[in-house]
Amino acid sequence: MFETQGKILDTAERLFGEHGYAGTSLRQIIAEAGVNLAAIHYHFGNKEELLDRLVMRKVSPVNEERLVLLDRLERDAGSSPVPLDKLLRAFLEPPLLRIKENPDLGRLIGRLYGEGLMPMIAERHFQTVKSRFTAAFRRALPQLSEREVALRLQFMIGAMAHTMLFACQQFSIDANLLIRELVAFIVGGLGAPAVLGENTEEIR
Amino acid sequence: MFETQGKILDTAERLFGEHGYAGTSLRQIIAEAGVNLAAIHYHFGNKEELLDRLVMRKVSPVNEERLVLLDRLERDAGSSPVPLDKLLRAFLEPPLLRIKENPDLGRLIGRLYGEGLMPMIAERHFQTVKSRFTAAFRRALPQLSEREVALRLQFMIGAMAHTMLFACQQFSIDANLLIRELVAFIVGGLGAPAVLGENTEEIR
DNA sequence: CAATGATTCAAACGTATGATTGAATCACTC
DNA sequence: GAGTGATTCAATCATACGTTTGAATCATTG
Repeated sequence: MFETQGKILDTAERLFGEHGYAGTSLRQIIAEAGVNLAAIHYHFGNKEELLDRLVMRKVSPVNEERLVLLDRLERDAGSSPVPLDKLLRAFLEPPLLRIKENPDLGRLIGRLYGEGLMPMIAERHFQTVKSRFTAAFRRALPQLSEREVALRLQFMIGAMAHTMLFACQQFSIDANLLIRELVAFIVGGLGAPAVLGENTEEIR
Repeated sequence: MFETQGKILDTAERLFGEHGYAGTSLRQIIAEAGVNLAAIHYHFGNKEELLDRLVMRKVSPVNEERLVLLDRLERDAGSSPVPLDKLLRAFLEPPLLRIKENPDLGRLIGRLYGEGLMPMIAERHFQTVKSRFTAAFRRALPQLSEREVALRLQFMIGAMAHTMLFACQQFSIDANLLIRELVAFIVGGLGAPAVLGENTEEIR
């Protein structure tokens, strides 16, 4: 019943990941999916909505799992902040463990960041994850100013996105080891001593 | 004399940065540059060579400066490894300080990573920078295995590329502060304790 | 000023793009 | 098994793409 939709979504996910959103034509998708061109517009409306459905289908479960893990961590931690490394695992494991079995997803997410489409998507679907984790990271990093936390979280996103795009294909490494390595790197980075003084934040 | 070439290069640099390589058409470029469509093919041959000339023009000086700085650091260090933070500044400052005055360049480089075009370009033009800095990083991080250094350098590239794409526009922050912050983050990340044992490198 | 080579121009090339149409086919209910 | 709504199909839409062409224009030299 959903076979056509599924074939389109699977193929588009792979091709968007391989060649980017702008670099993939609907005709490439229908050719490899073995469906008719009109099927895309019948089921999804247009190319942009196809991307949106694609992301929703794969990223929503990731974010839901992140929030479940965060809930549990915050419950266990009580009134004290959640430890940084646990916070990071809750954020990184849901996507990275999936990529182990589905590298297409990683390439897709990495590409979306690279094509600048992620902020648009994140604003639509990631609001809760973003605010909850930002708050948790701020609590876990009390020595850093709000701006400094925000900056370093951007660095973290960059390392993560780039890893999703390249690292899995370049390195023949187990996903669990990759996660441990990435967590170690980011814990080291986020936990580095503060650089910006409170008053240098708004220097320009 | 080179006015047309220059206008094309400047406009293409900006548009490639804003919408990506695949997302930018030659007609957009000539419209905003105010030149004729054929001028692109007359001066550059085709779209791909235009990109190549673009990158060469802006990234070559960056890499030359990186190598000069590395030469100086290695000379000063004598037989001991160059300290990690100095190494990082030599790698990060040449591009990031330029971006302060030319944000287009940052977006372009960030996009090229995101579109997966950077490996192709790097293979053509970055060979020396890559091997020299990789060797220097390995000396500066003797506690890490070769594979672990390579992995963490990928994380570093990700943080840097993502910063070039987004951070400069999202944060109204001075470039020098941004560099200090990014260096602190990456020093912390690269210098984190080893995670992979020597024998777990080839686990699969 | 004539001539020559470099550059620019409008126009068109063939192909590809995202989107739309209406008929054909399918799955299912009454 | 006729009727009905959901789905698929081939065909086509208008537009945009990268590229090519040959004439027009410019700048420079003899």
